[in-house]
Amino acid sequence: MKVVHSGEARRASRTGSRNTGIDAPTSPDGLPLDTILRGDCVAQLSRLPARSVDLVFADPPYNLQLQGELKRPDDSRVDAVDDAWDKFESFEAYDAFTRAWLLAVRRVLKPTGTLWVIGSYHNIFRVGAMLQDLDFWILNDIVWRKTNPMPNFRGRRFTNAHETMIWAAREPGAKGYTFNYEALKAANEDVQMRSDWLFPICSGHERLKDETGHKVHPTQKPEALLARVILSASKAGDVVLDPFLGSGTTAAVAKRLGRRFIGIERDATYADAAQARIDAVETLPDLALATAPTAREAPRIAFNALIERGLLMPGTLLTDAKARVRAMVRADGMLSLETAPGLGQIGSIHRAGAIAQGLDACNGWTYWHMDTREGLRPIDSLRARVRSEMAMAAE
Amino acid sequence: MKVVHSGEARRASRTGSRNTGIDAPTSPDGLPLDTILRGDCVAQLSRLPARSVDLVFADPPYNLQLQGELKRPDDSRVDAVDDAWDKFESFEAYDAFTRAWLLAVRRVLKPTGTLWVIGSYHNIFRVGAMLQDLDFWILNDIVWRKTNPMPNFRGRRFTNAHETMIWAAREPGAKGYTFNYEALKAANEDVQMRSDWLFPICSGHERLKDETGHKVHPTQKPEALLARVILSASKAGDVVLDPFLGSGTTAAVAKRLGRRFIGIERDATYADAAQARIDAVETLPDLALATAPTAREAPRIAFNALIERGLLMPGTLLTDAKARVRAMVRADGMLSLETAPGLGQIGSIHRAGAIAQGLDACNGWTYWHMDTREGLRPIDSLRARVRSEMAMAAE
DNA sequence: GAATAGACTGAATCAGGCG
DNA sequence: ACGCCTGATTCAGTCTATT
Repeated sequence: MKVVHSGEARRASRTGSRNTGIDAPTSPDGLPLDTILRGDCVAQLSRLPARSVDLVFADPPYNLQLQGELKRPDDSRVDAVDDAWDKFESFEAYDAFTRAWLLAVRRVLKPTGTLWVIGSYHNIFRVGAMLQDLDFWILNDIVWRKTNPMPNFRGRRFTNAHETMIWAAREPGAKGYTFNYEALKAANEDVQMRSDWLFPICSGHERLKDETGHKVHPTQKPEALLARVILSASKAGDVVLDPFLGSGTTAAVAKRLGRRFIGIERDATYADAAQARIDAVETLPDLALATAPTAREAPRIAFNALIERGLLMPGTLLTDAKARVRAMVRADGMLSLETAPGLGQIGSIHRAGAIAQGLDACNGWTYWHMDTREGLRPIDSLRARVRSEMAMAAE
Repeated sequence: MKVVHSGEARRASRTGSRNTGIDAPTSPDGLPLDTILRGDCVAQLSRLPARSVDLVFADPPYNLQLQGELKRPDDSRVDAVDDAWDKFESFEAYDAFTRAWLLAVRRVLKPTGTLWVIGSYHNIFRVGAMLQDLDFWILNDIVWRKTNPMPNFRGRRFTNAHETMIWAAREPGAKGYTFNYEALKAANEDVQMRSDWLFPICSGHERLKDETGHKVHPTQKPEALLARVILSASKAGDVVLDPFLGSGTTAAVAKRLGRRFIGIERDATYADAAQARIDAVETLPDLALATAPTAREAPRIAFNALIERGLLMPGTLLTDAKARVRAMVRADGMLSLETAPGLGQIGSIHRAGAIAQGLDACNGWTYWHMDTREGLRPIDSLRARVRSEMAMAAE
């Protein structure tokens, strides 16, 4: 297992050598793709080119404050998170840490990139407030509901059965971030994906164990959780970065889903385990990864194109679905309303539809219909024909 | 309808007169019990005796800061929360407001008292961080999952389907707070009550309307939510205070459940409506007070769950029962048709099944089959497996 | 009166390309 | 940067009007 140290990683990238056993060419802007960078995440992030990463997933230390050992009712000790990396002197220290890595992440994010952070009530409120203070723009908070959480042993609180993720854009007003709405909806019984997700915790075969059978990492996240995050907010080929890679779940899932990854981890044991894990992952075939051409991304067709291609003749009468409103197709691609309200007014299919309904806006492609042998059909069916003809021609 | 103004309330309490139609004696320490105090909550809280309240439920302004108008796909306007009381100049102003009311609440809380605050991602992170800064001690964060949230109309985010509550003790190491563990567990099919709760939003008869049929308050909370809070963290006869009473849900439920209430509200319209509502509430007989609402849900399984749980691998070929039609499972949970009609088209299991058959609709669960050692089996059998696993997890 | 269709509603930080 | 135009987008439920 070859693991690249930070300085070496940069050199290796520049020369285009293989870092992880798969082909890992350096991107034009010098990103060390498909690599684990070892060291402090702020230091490593500051060496990466600015505006180069599409998606960041961060699972920072939780700042847990257990007041001593936690015991089960049978007096056995719970193997809680008490590692040194999870200790902070104070909230101030934790905030300073959070501020530093968030700023470093903001620098490497593309303007269209987004950030996910996962946490529990111990730290997520501080992270969320800092995100807002630093002018990130929260898009959603997502609740990971655990099917099998650890019970509350003392019976003094509710079973802590969830963790919270914050999904944020780089800044207010950020446009063009990736959100695969249609795919998520199609995969969810054709209703919108909600902000509450249900997954089991990571256990069984998926949970990394060392030679002695102990878990390698105390907070290994389930791959299913990362898969939904990555499929939601990135495209195949995008660069996914995890500044607290830990056991490598983000990188392993990113690789499997055909994304490029950059992981940062300062603990050698974790980095070694993550590298071995990533090396064993195979990327799914392209066909299984292809993104559906969404309606939003489909090529734009001008109404004019229907006329130019002879699918619609000037002078044709269009109507609404109930054939109450009428409008005539003009040679210049505008419609002329022939019924009130708006009688005699001229506008695009969208404007004319809006005027006819007394609305501010209207999708003329679905509003206007034409008479065919099979009855009234929306002109959108003609647009679909043009689109498929164009696709054929492009082959 | 008699409504007591702040000064009058104090006098009335001292003389033991009735304020709300039920017997409202002044407590030995001079608390104006079962009363709505009108005015700013910080000012009103500062007049109450210290260390006198058992439970505080607070629904502060969320600081939504909406950007513009939002319309539904049918072009109707969403009646958003744009009230003046929800507007703050900046995060700093919101933090100062939060700090002031939290400190005022801390003073009136008994050492054994606890505080609940509800919010959304717009404000809850700031509230949570401030709670920690002020040395409250977070016991749980609770997620209210809405059965019927407003959808995301633009398809640019996940449906915002939950709100978050923080449950906190007065200070670290606080002992003796009320948590009715056994009652909650008994009411929850004998499993511990979890941190994710499922309730519908407040609508129908429960939603207060004015004479013109408009909602009295834009953010009225459901009584079921408050009932679980109050039953969880207070005993009969305890004093429950709400510094942002609004439409009075906290007080109405507290009265029904045999608790004493103090509400603070600065808007006269809200206070009037709350008073009338509270007056109409009858306290339940003692015997009925022991029961809590139960939570049981029939799990709805998305096709995605099969992939996420590793029961179905991306790239797998599915067929119809006669193995004539073929489709490939994609990583994002959609199917890609590999046979005509619809060759190359992509959709959910239901859409793809419909396209393949030339129908408007199709139940993909029973239409699509997978090859197993026992021959073709409908994917519905996998769904059954996920359901039973989830049922096991819930036991 | 019963059944059905259609209107209405809910704490929402809800677009993107081109000129 | 700003403005204009195209054109994509909703779930669970209650209430009202109509058949």
